[in-house]
Amino acid sequence: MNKFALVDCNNFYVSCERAFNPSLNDKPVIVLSNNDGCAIARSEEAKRYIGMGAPIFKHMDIVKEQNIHLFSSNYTLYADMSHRVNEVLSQFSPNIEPYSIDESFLYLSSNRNIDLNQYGIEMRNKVLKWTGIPTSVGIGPTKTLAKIANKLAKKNKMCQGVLDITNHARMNDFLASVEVDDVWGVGWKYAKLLKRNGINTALDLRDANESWIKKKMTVQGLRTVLELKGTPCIELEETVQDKKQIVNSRSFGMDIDKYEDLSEAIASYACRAAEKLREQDSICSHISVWIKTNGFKDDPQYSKSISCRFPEPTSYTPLIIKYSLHLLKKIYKSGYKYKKAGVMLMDLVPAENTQFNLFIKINHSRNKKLMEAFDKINNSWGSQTIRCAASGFARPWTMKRNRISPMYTTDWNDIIRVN
DNA sequence: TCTGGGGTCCTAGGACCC
DNA sequence: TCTGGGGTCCTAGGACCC
Repeated sequence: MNKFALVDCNNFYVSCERAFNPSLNDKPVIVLSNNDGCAIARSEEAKRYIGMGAPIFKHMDIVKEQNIHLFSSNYTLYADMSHRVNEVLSQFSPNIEPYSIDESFLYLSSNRNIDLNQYGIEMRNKVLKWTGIPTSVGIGPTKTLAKIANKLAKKNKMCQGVLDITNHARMNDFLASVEVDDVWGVGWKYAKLLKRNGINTALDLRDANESWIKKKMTVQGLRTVLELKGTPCIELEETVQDKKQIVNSRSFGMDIDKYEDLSEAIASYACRAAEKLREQDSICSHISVWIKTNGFKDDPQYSKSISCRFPEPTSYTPLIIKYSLHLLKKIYKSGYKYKKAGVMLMDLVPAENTQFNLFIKINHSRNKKLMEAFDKINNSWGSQTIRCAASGFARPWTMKRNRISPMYTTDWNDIIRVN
């Protein structure tokens, strides 16, 4: 019998802030998206006041009234804490798949004759003790069922944050208590379709007609149904796959209309995307650039994207910047207030597969050495220690992060002092 | 003043080939 | 110029995830 565990960190970003600032315990806390825009993580105390994804500026009166503590997102801290949680979890199973920054799947071998509920509680306690992060653990015969078990474990205070539903006598009751929208793989569009056809719960979906599901929801929907029945269709992915595309995009901290500002932003996004490309030892042959105005405003709207191929696959930052600015020039129109822009690198292949173009004279070994030096400096001295002049100096357009917490675990200057 | 960012997979349809 | 079957490749768009 297969057994999967899904370990999910509770209100992860808020828990990271609390781990280093215990005075936030039992208080309402919210972590905001980039640009301090939306609420993307909420403590239990804050959930009743502010919805998920709510734009915070619309709710500042409640924030003040309830004394809600707000934080800008501090991804440096959260990514580091995520690694620590996974390090502890990997002591409990060699087969682990970090699924997102706050969730991991574990494969639990079936022949071990142990009480998995108890095992889950040990897991949870150790992660809490060693990292300060509270988690919930769901266990089931497939990933989809482990997800459901996790949801139920969170909801039900009786089970101490851990629930194993494998071969459970109450399986049907459990599935009937989960809305079909809450099933992993069912988004709001499919949920609407399913409900129109009388499929309201996870139990209804499990027992739905398979060929109808396949017709309406493609093979992915069918996989979900089979997983609900206990047949694993979605494997554990233990090795990190190379990305097939790399995106870097941001909203600006302010509206910008000047081409110069826009080109600084595009150049710095292109620069960062190229760094990510080299981190996985890939090169790309296709690039796309887009810009858009603020759709929430009544101002005249403009949004455009454009792409092109490189003469030969590359990961050379100056070239990628050059092409991104060339594309920007083609789609930029003056007279608009731009709010967001992005760069995407596509058609990624491993760098060793390079097919150089016979007719282009480029000093590849020189470029490679330059990029290696560039990355090495930024890796050892901090990102952006050296950067391309095209990405600007004053950079008035960078995102707002007015409520950022210290980099407690990754910066010597921010390390906690014990008196 | 203020509304996130970064990904994946699948299918349909068009262009092109023989 | 049109007829038909069978196939591949590419792109756009829609769905999903966190």
